Amino acid sequence: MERVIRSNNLKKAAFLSCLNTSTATLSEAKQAHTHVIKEGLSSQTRIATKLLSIYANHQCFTDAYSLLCRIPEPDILSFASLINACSKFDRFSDALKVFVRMLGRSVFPDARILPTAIKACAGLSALELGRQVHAFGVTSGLMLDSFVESSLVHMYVKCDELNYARKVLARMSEPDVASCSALASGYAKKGDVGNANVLIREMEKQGIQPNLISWNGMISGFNQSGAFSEAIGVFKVMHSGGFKCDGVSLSCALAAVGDLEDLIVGVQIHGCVIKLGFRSDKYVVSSLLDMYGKCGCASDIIPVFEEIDHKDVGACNALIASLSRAGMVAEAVKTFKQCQEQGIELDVVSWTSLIAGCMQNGNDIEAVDLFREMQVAGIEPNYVTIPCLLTACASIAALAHGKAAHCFSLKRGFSDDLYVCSALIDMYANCGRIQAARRCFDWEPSRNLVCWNAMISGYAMHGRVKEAIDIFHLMQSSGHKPDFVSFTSVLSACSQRGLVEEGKRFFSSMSADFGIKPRMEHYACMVSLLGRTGKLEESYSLIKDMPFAPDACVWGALLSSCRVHQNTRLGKVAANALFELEPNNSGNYILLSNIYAAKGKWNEVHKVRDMMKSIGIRKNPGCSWIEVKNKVHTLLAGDSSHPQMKQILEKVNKLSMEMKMAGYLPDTKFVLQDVEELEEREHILCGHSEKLAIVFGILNTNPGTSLTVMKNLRICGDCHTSIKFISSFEEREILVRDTNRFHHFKDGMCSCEDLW
DNA sequence: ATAGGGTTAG
Repeated sequence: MERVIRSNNLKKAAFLSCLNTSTATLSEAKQAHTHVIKEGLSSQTRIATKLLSIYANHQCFTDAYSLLCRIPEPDILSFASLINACSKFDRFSDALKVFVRMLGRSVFPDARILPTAIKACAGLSALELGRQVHAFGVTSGLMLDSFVESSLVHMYVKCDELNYARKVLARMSEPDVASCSALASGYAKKGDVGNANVLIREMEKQGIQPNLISWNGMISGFNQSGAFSEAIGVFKVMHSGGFKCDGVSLSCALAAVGDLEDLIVGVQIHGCVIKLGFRSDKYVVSSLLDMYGKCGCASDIIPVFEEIDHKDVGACNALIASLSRAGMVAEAVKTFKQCQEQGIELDVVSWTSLIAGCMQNGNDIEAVDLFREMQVAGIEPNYVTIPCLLTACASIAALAHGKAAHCFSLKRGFSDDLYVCSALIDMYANCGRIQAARRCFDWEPSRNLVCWNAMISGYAMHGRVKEAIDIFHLMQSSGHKPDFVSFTSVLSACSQRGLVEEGKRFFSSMSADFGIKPRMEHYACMVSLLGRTGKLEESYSLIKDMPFAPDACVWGALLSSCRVHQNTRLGKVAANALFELEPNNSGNYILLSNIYAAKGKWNEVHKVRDMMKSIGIRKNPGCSWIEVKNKVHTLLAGDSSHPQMKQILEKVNKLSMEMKMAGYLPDTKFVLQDVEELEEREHILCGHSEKLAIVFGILNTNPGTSLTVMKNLRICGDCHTSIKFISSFEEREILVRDTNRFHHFKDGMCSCEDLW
């Protein structure tokens, strides 16, 4: 019997000495494991603990956990090995599960395991659990350990309970650097400059020298609260105090400089990077590229990028984002492809940057295509990708893609994210689905101002002024102060419906009650509101009284109203101002010539057209889109290359015959070409792109399906009349979004009540 | 077996 025990002890010793926890590979561990079972040593606490910790360090948590459960008498080290490994790989809830199991097995925690348990609470932002562990620390006397104390300070900071963190710090007999700097960086993260500085001074008074972690924590904390100049300030103090910074300090400082667009300081920090030898630190490299990009040197950084030896994804991403931001989408796409070819594994950030770049530069279709490619490439979109895609869907009214993105975010559990939510509201509103937008709005548990504004502007776009104003008031009673965007939306709603008195009241209340100075867009809304209701003189005097020079939107609003009310005198004034501001915008010339044409002043029409010719500008081609069977189809006026064009035109002609028989007369004053022949003019009317898109929709969808069409210009009066007819003749609900608003055609009527 | 700092996308 004694011999058996002795030989077992020998085997045990042999095992313990030959397996090194930190260097053992997974296959070595598995081999050893089988051996241990064969030798009947698996119930030995030390051996099993060693094995489980190797498993855990290879992230084989289930194997490790089942090993732990099979140890008859696990000690604190058995639990600690697994808890620490879980926490190392951010598996905080697993770490806590093991911790709770440990307590259940009546193994008493010590001061070495408590910080990890507290860290897990912090990682999960589990304040209640953290408090319980804190209470345990107090009753057990383990609170006297400085590691336990500083991890508690950190936990409270992470859970946004700075007052608790402060209390813990105040009760410490000997506050240390770690605890002080954790709280200081907590204040920095809140943008609380005052308290952060007070704490630093306190530290100095008590003779506690800040270390590298303290400095870096402050810089990164200020970055997180958007206090970039404070961050740079800390960096400068650190630097001038002779404190040697590292890659962390440099990458944080560069990020701050990028957001401040301070090229001079950026170049200085670049100098530090070279001098201190951090040129190959991947974090430093990407924030360096990002900094130059944000400081307006996007094109200069391509050669810099090419010289980098080890191109990391982060560096690629910074370059792609910088190029996109600078409007160089083609270059961004090129860089993206080159990185792919070089075998760099591009990630969500890379794809999202490119999608965002396309979306921000008007390449919305490309953005939607990229989103699909991304999924084919096996990259999961996240809570940043989705709002980018949704914004692209909104501008091209790609409802099917937008809905798919909505489903995706529901499945992934980030449909409540505020960016996602406001983008959803915007997408549905822009795709003509105002009720769906409202549902997303109602579902959001913690709406922010952006959500409220998206909802108001959605209603405004649909001409639903009552709802827009209701939401505007509801927003205030829910404790949100309207900002300039809210006022733009509510004023534009008033303008859609011609509510002069309400509009005027909002306009004056904006500065009087909310201290918001009217901006250009507010004036544009007022000019359009007054103009639309025929108060052209009042509209013009508002422009003359503006405290700053009116832009093209303001003059454009006046010019449009002059067309509606056929005022040649003011129309000329507005047009002349516009010719100065944007000489190449064909729309302005066309509006003016329309005003003349409507009054039969053909001489003047010719003059305007000659002017266009002499400057060499052409009419901006009308273009409409419609989504049919998950695909966005574009239709151009007079585009003979479209495969279904013959069929479409036949149907258009058939419809106009029906229309004539029903007693509708084509409104030829909307024809832009100065064709004298009436029949010819009618023929041109047939070709307006919105009509083509609607007929395309009728031909390619089942009877009764509602159609949603988008147009890049304002809808013309003749199309408006025709579409009203088509909606009743074909028994279809038709939604048309032009540059101004939505028109909802149903049973021969339009939601704008012919006021637009 | 212990706590504390980093870049790039909306």
